[in-house]
Amino acid sequence: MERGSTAESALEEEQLRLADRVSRQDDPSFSGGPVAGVDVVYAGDVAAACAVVIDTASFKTLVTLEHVRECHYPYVRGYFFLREGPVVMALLSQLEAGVPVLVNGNGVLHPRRCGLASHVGVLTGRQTIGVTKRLMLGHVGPRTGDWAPVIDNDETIGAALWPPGRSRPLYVSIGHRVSLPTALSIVRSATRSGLPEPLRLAHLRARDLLGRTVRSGAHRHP
DNA sequence: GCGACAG
DNA sequence: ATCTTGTCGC
Repeated sequence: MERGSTAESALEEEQLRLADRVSRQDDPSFSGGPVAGVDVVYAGDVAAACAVVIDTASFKTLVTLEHVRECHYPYVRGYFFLREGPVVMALLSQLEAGVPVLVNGNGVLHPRRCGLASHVGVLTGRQTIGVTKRLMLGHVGPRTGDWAPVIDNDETIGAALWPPGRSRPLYVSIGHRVSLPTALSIVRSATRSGLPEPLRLAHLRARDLLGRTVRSGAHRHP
């Protein structure tokens, strides 16, 4: 996509429309239980994705879902949905309803308040939370305990969260149908050390899936 | 022009 | 994200 192209502005308008539909309130409230995470890894044009659901009481894996497809969009900052959206949507269509989903990417912590997590949240109607390792936008406000607000233009668009066993913070934001305080407690409840367990496991499983797929040649077109 | 700010 | 060996630290 070229900067200033009509395709880009059309997508920006779409993002603004979707941002209007994002719910930043708890619906329903979180009281423990299962939490899902999705991650995608690539080898050229092949995208391998995995979703893992864990029980936050026992940290045991309840469900693992896999999906492989080709991806022809490059990663463009601010338009992550174009690259990773379709494969994430395919995974979520197989996932049971009612489970909050952690997404590797931002929610409303985005120039148009519509990062990948919010985008797929609105399109699927699911509760989603954005989690990243690097800050895309805004500045980190004063820290209280294990977290600090991320602020852009006087608006709190997310939070920096320092989980146990990790020196650098994670950046958590509302995806859809969740408040920021609840998003933080969901991430905390799914994290033992470092990354949230559903995302860590989804990454491992996706890497494994990609290896199996490339070795078998199953992704090639006859 | 330079630097940076998801994966 | 991905390309890549050994290495420092909790």
